[in-house]
Amino acid sequence: MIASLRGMNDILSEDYERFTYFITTATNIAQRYGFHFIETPLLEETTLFKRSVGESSDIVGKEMYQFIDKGGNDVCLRPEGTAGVVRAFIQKKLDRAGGIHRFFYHGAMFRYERPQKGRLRQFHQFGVESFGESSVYEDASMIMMVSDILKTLGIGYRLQLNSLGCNECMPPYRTKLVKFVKECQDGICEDCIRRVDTNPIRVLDCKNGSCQELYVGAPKLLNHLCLTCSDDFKLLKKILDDNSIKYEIDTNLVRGLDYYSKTAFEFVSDEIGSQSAIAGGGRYDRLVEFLDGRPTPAVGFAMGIERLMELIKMPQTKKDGYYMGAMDEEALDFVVQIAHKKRQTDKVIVEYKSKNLKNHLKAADKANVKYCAVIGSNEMRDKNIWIKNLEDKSEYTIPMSEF
RNA sequence: GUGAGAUUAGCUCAGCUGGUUAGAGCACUGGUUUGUGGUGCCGGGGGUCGCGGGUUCGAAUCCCGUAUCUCACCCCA
Repeated sequence: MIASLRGMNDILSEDYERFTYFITTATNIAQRYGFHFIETPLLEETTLFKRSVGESSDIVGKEMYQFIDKGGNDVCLRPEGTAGVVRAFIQKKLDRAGGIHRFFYHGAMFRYERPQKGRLRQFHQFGVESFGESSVYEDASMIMMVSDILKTLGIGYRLQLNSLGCNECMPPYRTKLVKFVKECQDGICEDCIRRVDTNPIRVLDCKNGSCQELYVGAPKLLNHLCLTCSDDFKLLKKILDDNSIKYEIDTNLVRGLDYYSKTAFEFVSDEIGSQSAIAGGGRYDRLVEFLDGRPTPAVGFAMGIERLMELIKMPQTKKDGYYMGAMDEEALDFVVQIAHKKRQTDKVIVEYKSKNLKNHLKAADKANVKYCAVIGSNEMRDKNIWIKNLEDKSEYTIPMSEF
């Protein structure tokens, strides 16, 4: 037997129903916020991710499905969605067009990781990206959108919030932090020693308890924001308060991707184990420029669909459609013809084996349909069809032509 | 990439310290004497016990390897 590759799953049956229910719900809400669908390729030039996600990140450093294609191009399967959307935005010259452009997407992402619950090698994200709007109201709208989606799906969450500062205030803060960390270098873990050089802000995020103890007195980013960043963060909190969205300030919340600045947020669930981040996002005002576009403010988020799957509370499904069968072999051809006609408007499941009425009703139950329609010798003779409503148990016989 | 635990029928799992044709429930399928279901009754099919080696007279059971899954680390959605 040939099995699927490690960490790559098939989605079918009930899972697929949940999956599409999520996509439909999220799509509707994104459209209500004025976002438009965008589809970008699964395969991109490797450089795109090196420059956007950042070479210091694990995603780019060791988790990409990267290879040389037959034309000698260095390519890789997308490990996340933002880079491709930004690339498309610039390639279509929308950065030069000006104005505001809002996109949403969903699709497969690939990361060569060790799989566990909520972490696959091929997984799916739903995300949105907004370009051209620097107002913090847009940041707040993003958070409200995630909140709307999760609420509609019946998913509980905690929202964590931080500001990563901008070009003005982040570099001086980083210098200060590096100095602090280097002073307590003896006690920190290997990862942190490496991080000080590659991406110092990430040490705050370290899961190592002894490191965290040492960092208790570390300078806090929130205390070093410039006036603009600080005011924006205050306004963001006010907007969320005004809209009854609860949040926690987490000064150690650092988005894993290099391109974030200012607003950073993460939605976490306490019900799905250690892979608890179900949505994350923030502002990335410099990314368009990094990728050779005109400086354009931008903000976005992504949700991990697989992590949401088991949390989604599905609406109750009602019995729907018809089951049709014949009680005599000769009646089957009538059944097929009538079913074909009925299928122009309704769901119809046809049983090809002739059975007695009892067995047809049993089968109709299993098919979870609302009506059981059967043709036997009586019906054939009179050109009728016998129908039973399986919910209210009413039954009637009507001419085939009126079915 | 690191550590731990799993892997027996389509699914959920029994199978004691190695001993004759590997079991249950659910699911599937047929019948219940020929037109009334979801919840009756009787029957049936389906497993080289993840895969590959080894120990043994004998392995689902012990040992080694390998694959996959799960949990944690790491990372992140």
